[in-house]
Amino acid sequence: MEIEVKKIKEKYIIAEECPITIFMEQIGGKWKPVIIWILLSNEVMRFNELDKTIKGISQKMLSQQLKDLEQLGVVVRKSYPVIPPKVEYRLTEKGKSLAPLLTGMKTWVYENLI
Amino acid sequence: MEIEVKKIKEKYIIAEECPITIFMEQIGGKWKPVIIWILLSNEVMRFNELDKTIKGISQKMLSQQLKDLEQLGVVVRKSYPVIPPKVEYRLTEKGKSLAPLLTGMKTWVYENLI
DNA sequence: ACAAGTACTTACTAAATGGTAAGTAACTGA
DNA sequence: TCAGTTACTTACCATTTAGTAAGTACTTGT
Repeated sequence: MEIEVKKIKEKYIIAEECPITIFMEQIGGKWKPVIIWILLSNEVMRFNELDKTIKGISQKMLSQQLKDLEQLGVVVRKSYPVIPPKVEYRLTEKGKSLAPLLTGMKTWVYENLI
Repeated sequence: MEIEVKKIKEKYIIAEECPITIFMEQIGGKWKPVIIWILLSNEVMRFNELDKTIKGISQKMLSQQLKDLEQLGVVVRKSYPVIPPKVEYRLTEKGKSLAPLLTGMKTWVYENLI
């Protein structure tokens, strides 16, 4: 990833430094916001529950996105050494702090698109 | 686009009806939020100004995204019949109403990622 | 006559993203 | 013995998204 020179006089915005771009890179995309949205209304959820709740997501995508969110510090994963496996997911404080943003999106959609 | 059956008891969320998904489909992606973000701080901008301001975007992407945003009712385009061409872009009220969301994203990034 | 300027479009290519289906591990209950 | 359960991973393929480069239109200034 190349770092580019900032040219303030010409009002250049360096994509890598633009907070909106960073936000979108981290929690944008097709599935991450939905996963967070669901975990906001369900304190704890198991893998299969998330899978069933989020219509259309595949197991591959779900585990990949959960891994990303865990790394980001938005979600915590707790696995129990039992058979069959049991793994719980919940939001961290960082994750919960996204609530106003997501409800803001919902409100905006209801007021402007539907 | 197929419409799926809603299963409330099983807590299914139909992606097409999830407001967060709708939001992301409409104003998510790599460029749209940045374009809006810049138009929030610059009332009126010409095509070339946007192109120079948003580092890394190509003219193709810029005109495509502006077209999408115009269709969405977030941006208005005003073109003057002069040569060389002059076209101005600005946010509509709908577009301006995204301000709190975008500043929220910025704040979240500063507080949680940087 | 010709380059410059502006706001694009087109054609082609590359990369990122997402989907499908199958496989895996280990134990339980029938 | 054998299907069922859960939380995944892997391999492969399709689709979407984005990037590059060139072209276009029309007029002004040199």
